[in-house]
Amino acid sequence: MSGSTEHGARTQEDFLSAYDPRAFDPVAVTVDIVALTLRQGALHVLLVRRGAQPYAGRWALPGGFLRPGRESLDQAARRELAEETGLSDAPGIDRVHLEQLGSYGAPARDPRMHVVSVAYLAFAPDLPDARAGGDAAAAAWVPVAGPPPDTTRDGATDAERRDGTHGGGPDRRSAAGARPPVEDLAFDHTAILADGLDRARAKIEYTPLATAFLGEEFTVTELRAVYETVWGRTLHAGNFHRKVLSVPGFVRPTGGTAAHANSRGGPRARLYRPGDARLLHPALLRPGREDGPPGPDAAGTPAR
Amino acid sequence: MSGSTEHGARTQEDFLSAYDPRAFDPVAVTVDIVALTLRQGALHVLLVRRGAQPYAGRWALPGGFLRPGRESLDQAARRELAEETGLSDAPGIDRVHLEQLGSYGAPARDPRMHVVSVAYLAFAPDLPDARAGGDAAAAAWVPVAGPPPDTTRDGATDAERRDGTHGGGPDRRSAAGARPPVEDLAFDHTAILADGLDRARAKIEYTPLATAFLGEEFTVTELRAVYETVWGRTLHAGNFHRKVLSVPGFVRPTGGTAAHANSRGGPRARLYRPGDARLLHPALLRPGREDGPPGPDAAGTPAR
DNA sequence: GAAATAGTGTCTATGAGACACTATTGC
DNA sequence: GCAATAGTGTCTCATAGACACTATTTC
Repeated sequence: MSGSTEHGARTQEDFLSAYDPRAFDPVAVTVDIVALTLRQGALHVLLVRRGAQPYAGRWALPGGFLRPGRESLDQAARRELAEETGLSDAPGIDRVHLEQLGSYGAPARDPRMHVVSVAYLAFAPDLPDARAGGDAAAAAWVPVAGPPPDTTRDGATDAERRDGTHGGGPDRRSAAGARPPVEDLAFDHTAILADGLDRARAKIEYTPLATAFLGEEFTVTELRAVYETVWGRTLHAGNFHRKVLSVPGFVRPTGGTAAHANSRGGPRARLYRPGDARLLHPALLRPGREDGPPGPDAAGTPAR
Repeated sequence: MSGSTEHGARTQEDFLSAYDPRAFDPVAVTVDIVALTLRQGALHVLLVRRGAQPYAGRWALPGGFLRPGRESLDQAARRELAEETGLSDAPGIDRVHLEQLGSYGAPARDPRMHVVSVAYLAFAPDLPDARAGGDAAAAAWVPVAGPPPDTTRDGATDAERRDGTHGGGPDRRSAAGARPPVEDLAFDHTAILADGLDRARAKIEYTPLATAFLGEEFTVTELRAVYETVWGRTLHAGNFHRKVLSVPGFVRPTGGTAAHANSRGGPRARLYRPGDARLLHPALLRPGREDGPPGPDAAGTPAR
């Protein structure tokens, strides 16, 4: 496996003292983060504009090199998320859910050398605007185009414009040009983002992670909005309400009610906090494409 | 895409020619494989006995270093699986399902240096005995202790003994000593194995991957045995049968029937092949721990 | 007061699981 | 023939979804 004797005479200590890590072909490890949040009713991803080569000037997922010997992958991910976006002490940053998404290691995915990237997925509550930090020339929450098919999303374009006028920070000039290129990111980040979105859509089905997009207290209607936005489809309000309350440990009533009712009227909604369940049972099934007749078309249904 | 200047003075080409990958702290990347199969009705994992330091003499998951610049992670995983176990041209090796499991990167998980391991999970049909190759001193399919609780598994011990007498290969001496230490592997491989088992148990719920443990043609009873073994619980034969046939695209009848009936009698079972579905809908739900009363104990139920 | 919403009740279709039963094979 | 199994029918219960309805708030 490495360079050394077989069963040999040498002890592990001897072996280690003679071991030279630089004798092998170099490889680097980075962490990249797909951080998702909800702003103005639209799903946004955190992007940075690269200030350094390669891909200088292009948008990319926030991330950076693992510091070998000094941190674990999880630690690197959390560090990079905070560091490169200036969100270290943003309120709510500690409530961000971070999980590993997968690793990407095609030899030519980075022109510098073989770089293996360990991607992470983050679910964030609505955080402040991002500030560029580290090597980033800019950082911004960028709206993600609506999920696959369905709903003709005029709202997306709208939200994009609003986002452009949002940050007074260094990301102004970057957002001024065209609409943020979520589909033309540096490296293979477009593919990583797509994988992250798939994971997020699946994950809120059977875990309570949708609450990670909300504040500490929320109404069932707000929770429903999370599902509708991430899945890109409207859900039946009444059935959703009953379903959420029937899943043990999903949410826990605070006893209070929202300060104001919906701006268009109606009673004031009750408030809830995340419950202590880690898995939803039964799950909140995503409204599927109708199971068509069990014809031979069953093959082309990988999405659910 | 690559060499456009943007703002910087240097082009991407200039940058790359001056780039020195060895200027940074070294890190290595390995792939490790949790390869599962069914033998004599028990779940087995492929292990190798390390011939080199560190952890020489200890059992470990098969795997090895990524060859930087020369292969992707997936390619490395498939190469190592074949290489280190001498199964390159075993019949059925091409039907092995390989998927990424996750990455492990604690700084001290390898005493040599910081090594990030990308773990893979493999579902294999019953393959021949493994042959040691590469740096491995031995390679063997080793029974995995039964899943968490439930069924007092005397069968496991039994299967272990049989496994010891099985291979005429170089793994003889290794299996001779004590029972294979699936719970005391090198590095953090015990934890990786546990994660792999969890993933496998979950994955056969909503994908047809249970068929990857079987031959090209199989009976519903054989398929049920896969589920019973991986989940460690018995399933109702009649309901399972109807369920499997009712899920579109799960299995496809060949028209034939098994050559012989069960050794204890009964009609000869019909034969099936894997269908073309990639996801089972509806899923085969794992018989859960009964949802207890929705008390505060809902927290301690991460297993489902 | 009009309109929209929060939350609940009810009905139906579907699937999971328990149980029962027939037909077929090995011994 | 006996025993065990493959496969099917039937019943019950839980859940998803459609629809209806009341109460509450904004404008």
